[in-house]
Amino acid sequence: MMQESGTEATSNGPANENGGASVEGVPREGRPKSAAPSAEVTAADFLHLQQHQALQMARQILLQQQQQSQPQQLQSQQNTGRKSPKANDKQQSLQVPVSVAMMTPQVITPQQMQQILQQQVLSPQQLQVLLQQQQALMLQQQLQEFYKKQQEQLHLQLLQQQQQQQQHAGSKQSKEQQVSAQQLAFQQQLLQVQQVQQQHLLNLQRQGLLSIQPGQTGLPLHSLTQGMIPTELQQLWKEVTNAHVKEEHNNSSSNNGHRGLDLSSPAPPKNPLLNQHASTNGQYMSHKREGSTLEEPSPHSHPLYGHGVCKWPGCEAVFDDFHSFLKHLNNEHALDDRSTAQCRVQMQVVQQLELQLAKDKERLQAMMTHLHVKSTEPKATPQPLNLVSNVTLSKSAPEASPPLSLPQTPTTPTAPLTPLSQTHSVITATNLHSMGPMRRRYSEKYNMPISPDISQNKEFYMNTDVRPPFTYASLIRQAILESPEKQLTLNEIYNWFTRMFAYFRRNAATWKNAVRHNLSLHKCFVRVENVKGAVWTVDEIEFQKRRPQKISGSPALVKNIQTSLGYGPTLSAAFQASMAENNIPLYTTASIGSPTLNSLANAIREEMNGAMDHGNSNGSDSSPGRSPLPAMHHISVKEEPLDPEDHDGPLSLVTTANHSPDFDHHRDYDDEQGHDDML
DNA sequence: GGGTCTGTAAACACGT
DNA sequence: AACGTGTTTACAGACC
Repeated sequence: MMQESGTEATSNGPANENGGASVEGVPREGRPKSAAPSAEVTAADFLHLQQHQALQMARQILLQQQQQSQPQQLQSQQNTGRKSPKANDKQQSLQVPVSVAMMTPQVITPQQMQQILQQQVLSPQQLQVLLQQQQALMLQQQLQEFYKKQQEQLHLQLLQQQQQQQQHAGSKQSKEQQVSAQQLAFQQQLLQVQQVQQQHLLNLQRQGLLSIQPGQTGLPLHSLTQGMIPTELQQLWKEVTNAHVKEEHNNSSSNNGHRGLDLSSPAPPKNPLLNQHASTNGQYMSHKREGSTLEEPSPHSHPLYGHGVCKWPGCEAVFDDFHSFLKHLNNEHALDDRSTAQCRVQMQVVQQLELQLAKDKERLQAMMTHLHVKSTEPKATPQPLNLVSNVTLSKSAPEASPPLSLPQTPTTPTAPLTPLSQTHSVITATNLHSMGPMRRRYSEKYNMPISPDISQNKEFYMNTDVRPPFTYASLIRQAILESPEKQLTLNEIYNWFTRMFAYFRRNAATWKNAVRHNLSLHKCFVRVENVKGAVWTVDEIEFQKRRPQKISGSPALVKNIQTSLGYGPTLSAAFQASMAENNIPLYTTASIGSPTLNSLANAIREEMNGAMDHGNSNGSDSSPGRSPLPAMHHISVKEEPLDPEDHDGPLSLVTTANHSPDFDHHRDYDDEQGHDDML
């Protein structure tokens, strides 16, 4: 829900962004970003506004200074740090203009500047800022003039070309071709100019110390990344990075240099939170940046030197050797106002990129969240395919029912190669905060092995009050199989539930009753009398037997299952299928680790185990007797053509119990709060 | 619409 | 008597 609403809100993307920015504090109009669509208009407007504002600001400053007949006194107050209300007021009056000036820099006439200097109204820092702004502004003006000239030249060229074309009226075809070619070239030139222009304008605007947008970058990222699993983050990063690359390509190749940056604005702030973050971060970011940027130029790495060219923004000096470059760097790009200004510009660029990244991430997050919610729907949606894998929260593909599922010993957290369709659905269930009867959904369906899912989403289930998409039977089985001895007392099962799932930390009476009910109801759970009392074990065969029933009547299926249980040729077939599946990227349980390899290894292991355990498997179900262990230990391989579509599906491989390193329950039991907590 | 599976609730029995 | 454990029944929802 949250996500959805957020998504909708997103639609306002650009608008919101602007609004947010302005709200931030200082109204920075002229934000290139917001005005993205029409670059030229924007630029002009921006300049106009900026100049106007700056002028006013400067006047304000001067006025204030004049009004304050005792500037020196004021300054002394500032220096001494007195905090009388009066002093504060004065400071404020002073600060306001300064800050405004920073944001809306305007070229101050030499006379004005002199006035300011003479009156000594401003502190050294303030003066410095003003100076920097002045420099930046002058740079901006110069650039603008430069652009103007460029454009004029282009126009002249165009005119000349047209004239030439008219004069040399050759064959119509050649003429047309020429014209079109020239026009194309011209257009390209224009575009290029516009690009550069826009880019510079943007940079300059940023130089104006517009911190709002830039600031957005930082927090969003953090917020987004928070709570994410490394794998998830990696995935996210991957995707985002790709997106960025694409965008960057588009920008560079196409026209708008701004585009890339502007795109960010349209990015719908699916999460209001993000916007908030963005808006709040401005200052923080700027500070941070300053520090980091300055550190950039490290003598050894020399990111500023590549292919014999100085990569300093705006400098393309060529050098034969590194030494000359260093010289150049020290001489031409020393720590002066110009370099500082350029540095600032670069910082802004980086910030914009980061902002873009954050927005894309946010978008991705919102998408995933949204899909999660949607997946709630009983029926698996086709799209979720990969999502599941990618989705962080439920990284796992639940034990969806793969056509061929190896009745693995659940213990192992192997990544199951689950059929896409199923996978999503599982996730779905998980997501649902479904409080109600979540009913067996996918997971239980077919009693799939949940181990992989659980292990992969362990953290999620442990910390999120979400009902796991598994049946009680599946969970109980999982709990038992995870135990070192493949047997648990009722209380231990309880503990496992509470430990592994936040959801089962509530309503203990209800779910405990369900657990007991399931233990008694299902044949697959065998009660074994023990010295200490009684323990519960799992009869894997019985457990697997239940599937056929679910498979809506297809005797053939049952046959197959039984065959596979016999560890016949089917196994190898299944194994092959699994391998084939592994090649499918989507199935790779997501970018989590290297599931493919793992599953393959597990498959092999299982195969071997299956063959070896074969002998033991049969007896388990009927007579658990004293040693229930053997029964569950064996790994059975099953072929499950549940649905027509699934036939070709992948295998879900599960390795033998004991494999899952993640779960060391045995030890934990005692530590666990126990069911008592729940009560 | 019926059968099956699952979840939930509840009653009951038994042992500690 | 209270509690834990285990069994059983009943019902409802979901799925096939």
